[in-house]
Amino acid sequence: MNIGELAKNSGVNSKMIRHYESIKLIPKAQRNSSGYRVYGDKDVHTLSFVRRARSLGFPLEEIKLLLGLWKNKKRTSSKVKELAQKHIDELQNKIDDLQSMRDSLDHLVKNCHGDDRPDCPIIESLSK
Amino acid sequence: MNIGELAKNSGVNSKMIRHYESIKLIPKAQRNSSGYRVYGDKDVHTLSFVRRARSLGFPLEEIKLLLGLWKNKKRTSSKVKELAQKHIDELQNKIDDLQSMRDSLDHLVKNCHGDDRPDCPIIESLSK
DNA sequence: TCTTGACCTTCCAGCGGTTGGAAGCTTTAT
DNA sequence: ATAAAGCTTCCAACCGCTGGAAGGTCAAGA
Repeated sequence: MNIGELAKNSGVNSKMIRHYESIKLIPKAQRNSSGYRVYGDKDVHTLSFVRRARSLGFPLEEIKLLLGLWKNKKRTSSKVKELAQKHIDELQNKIDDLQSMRDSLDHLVKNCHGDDRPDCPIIESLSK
Repeated sequence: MNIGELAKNSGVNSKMIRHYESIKLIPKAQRNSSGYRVYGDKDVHTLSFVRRARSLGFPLEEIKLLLGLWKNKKRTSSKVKELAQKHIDELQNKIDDLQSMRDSLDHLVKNCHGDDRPDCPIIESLSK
């Protein structure tokens, strides 16, 4: 399987597959006689794993660890859980930050007439 | 006032002030005879405005627009409100994304024993 | 056989917002 | 006089991704 087919099968585009190889998230692919990368079914699984982990917001460095745990039959679920919980905490921190921004701005917007006049609590709040 | 003092007074560090100048968020500063940037009180206000807008999560491009509206006495509050509402919507979209990640992961973590055994719904979910 | 076009290769650059460092000049304080 | 603090510019990195340029390879159709 060439990189394009792997991309189709895994849901990770070719550009990113090459990138993931270059940062050593995934191992170097075999090459055929003309230098094309050649893949197998295992690679579809690996890339799909990466895609799903990304969709949960895991950063690539943590996905590296997750891949290691995935392949390690002697892993402990506590190690996985710990990693996931740490990520949940980071997600929550971001959520909190964004919500506090949204709430502040929401309050300002609700108090803004939104008419033809220049007076505006949003601008005033930024100027204060 | 030199850049360091402006940084102290505005809460935006020198590095960022120079950067904001380079991307034309703020106008080029005057220079004294030795090439140092020279600022006045107006600049403190401008940079503080930028800092507050950043703390509400506005991207620099939108802050550029906000600065324009701020300085424009003929602005309409509806224009400001529109900009702010658009940003709220973007914040909300990010919040929704992160919350859905957090919720999925939370569910997995709750079902993970977190013990010495390798079996783990988190890893399984990423592999499926 | 020749051409077209779809695929593959590497390399380089940018996005947004910030931070860090190097190397050199100026000002201030001792 | 000297040292430290502050200023200057330039270059690079972070994260995850996207785009393009310039070229090689392969399959199908005329």
